[in-house]
Amino acid sequence: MKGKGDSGTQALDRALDLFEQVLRDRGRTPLARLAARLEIPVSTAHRLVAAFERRHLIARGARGHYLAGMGLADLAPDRRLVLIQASRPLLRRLARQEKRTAHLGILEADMVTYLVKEAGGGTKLFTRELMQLEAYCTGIGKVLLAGLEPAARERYLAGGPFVRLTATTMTDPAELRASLAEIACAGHAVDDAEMAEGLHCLAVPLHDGQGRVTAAISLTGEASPATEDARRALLDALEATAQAIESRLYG
Amino acid sequence: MKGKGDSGTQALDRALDLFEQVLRDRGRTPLARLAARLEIPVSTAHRLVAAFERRHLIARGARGHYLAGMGLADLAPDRRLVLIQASRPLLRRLARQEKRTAHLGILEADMVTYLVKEAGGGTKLFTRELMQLEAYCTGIGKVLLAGLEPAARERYLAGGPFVRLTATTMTDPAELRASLAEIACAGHAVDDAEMAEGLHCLAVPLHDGQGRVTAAISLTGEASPATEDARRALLDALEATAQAIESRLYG
DNA sequence: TTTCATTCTCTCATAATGTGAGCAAATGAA
DNA sequence: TTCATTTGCTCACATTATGAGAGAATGAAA
Repeated sequence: MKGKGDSGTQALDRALDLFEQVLRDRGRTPLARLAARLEIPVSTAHRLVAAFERRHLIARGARGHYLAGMGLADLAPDRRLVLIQASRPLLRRLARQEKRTAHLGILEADMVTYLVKEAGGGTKLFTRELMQLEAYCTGIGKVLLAGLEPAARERYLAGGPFVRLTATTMTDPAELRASLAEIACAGHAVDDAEMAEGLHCLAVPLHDGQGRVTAAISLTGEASPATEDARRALLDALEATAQAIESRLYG
Repeated sequence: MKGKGDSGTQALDRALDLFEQVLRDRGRTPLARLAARLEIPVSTAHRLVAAFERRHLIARGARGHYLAGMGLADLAPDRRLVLIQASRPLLRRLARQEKRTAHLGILEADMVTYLVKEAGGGTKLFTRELMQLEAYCTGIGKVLLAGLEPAARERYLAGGPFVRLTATTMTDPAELRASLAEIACAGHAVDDAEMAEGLHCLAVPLHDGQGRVTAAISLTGEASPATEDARRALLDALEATAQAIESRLYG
């Protein structure tokens, strides 16, 4: 009848519809009105709310008003953990396929934290999971910086100094600012031995439901791709994986 | 058959059982095992998980592993708001019944924040909702301090100075420490014009599911109860209300 | 106090719904 | 490759949710 993706869970779907309504409303609208909005009879709405209330997923406010229950706090997701577990299988596949090392990193206190490392080829890389590196000289770091709010980005740029690590490391804030703008526009970053000699890296951002950059993934190898076509193929695979992870996490 | 408190929501209950299992497990156990633990056939478990996954309440990790979805973050409860809305109707009733002013407060940065004020009698009190007061000289404040971990309590006591506001204000840390110990033991605090002349106040704590003190409620009037029996009745009513609020929020 | 409008709980006959075995395809590790 | 698991799907069946209705409870306003 509905032709939607649901099948055999109409009751659960209706219950969760109401659940989400109640939580989002934050106790402003009486249950009867919320139920009407979803075309759920009051009688049924009460039965459903009671079921959630038993588990402390919903709490009672003033007469007719309900809100999020404290039980939800216990179930709240650890964003880092979810990010790690949801992305790892996809990064592993990508790394093996491209015979390079895949990373996922997030920005924490102006540093990049590597949450996932999946080695695909023989490359021996010094990175470890949970290791922190400077942001300005890594592909993932630059993508994350490029995704910051302008104010936060400027604060970072003012926070220097940016120590030279290789011949290609960017140490001038102005140069870095221009580079970040370009990265934000292009949607990906290149790290050509800026962090360590002989390391080439390609990185793209991960967005949350509202389009904010929350993490980034990268592919690292000992040499740049031989041809422009090879580079393009690498980027495509990386972006496809980014898409896949985003879709696992959000819509 | 089961004789439990559920009625007409067996499908929903089973689905939420699985939901909670998945979330608590944090991706350690494959779905098949979790399902087995709840005596849910794999076939059914997949159908249910898919329903939650559609709403991003559950996300996919490695093959067979599922975890909390990012959608939960949006629905996370604002603890202050829940506390306010769940307690207000009960405090209002209490205030009217006892013809005194009822407050609910929490400890924030060593100060008491009054989240709820319900005036029952004619008493004109200077307090406002969201107003912050010193903790050492109010009933609610003393109950909250008494409920702190010993280390945190000592830190507070070392943080003085404790300014004298009335003739009965406690200004000596040692005296205050002894008083708090007594309060923790008795389960309630008395404020006899320690904050302002002519204000008598009785306060009791609110506990979360693990028994930690998270908030406190009080009844304030312009005079002490005339008799010991009256004082006892007041305390009983206050404790009954505390119980009722706790049961709304937790188990 | 006495309205009065809602909310809330319960029951019950009905049919709409979830159920779960079983099969086949997909997946990932060895 | 092989093998064990996971995953998605279908379908016949009866367990299950459903929602109207009535009465009790509640809280605000007069």
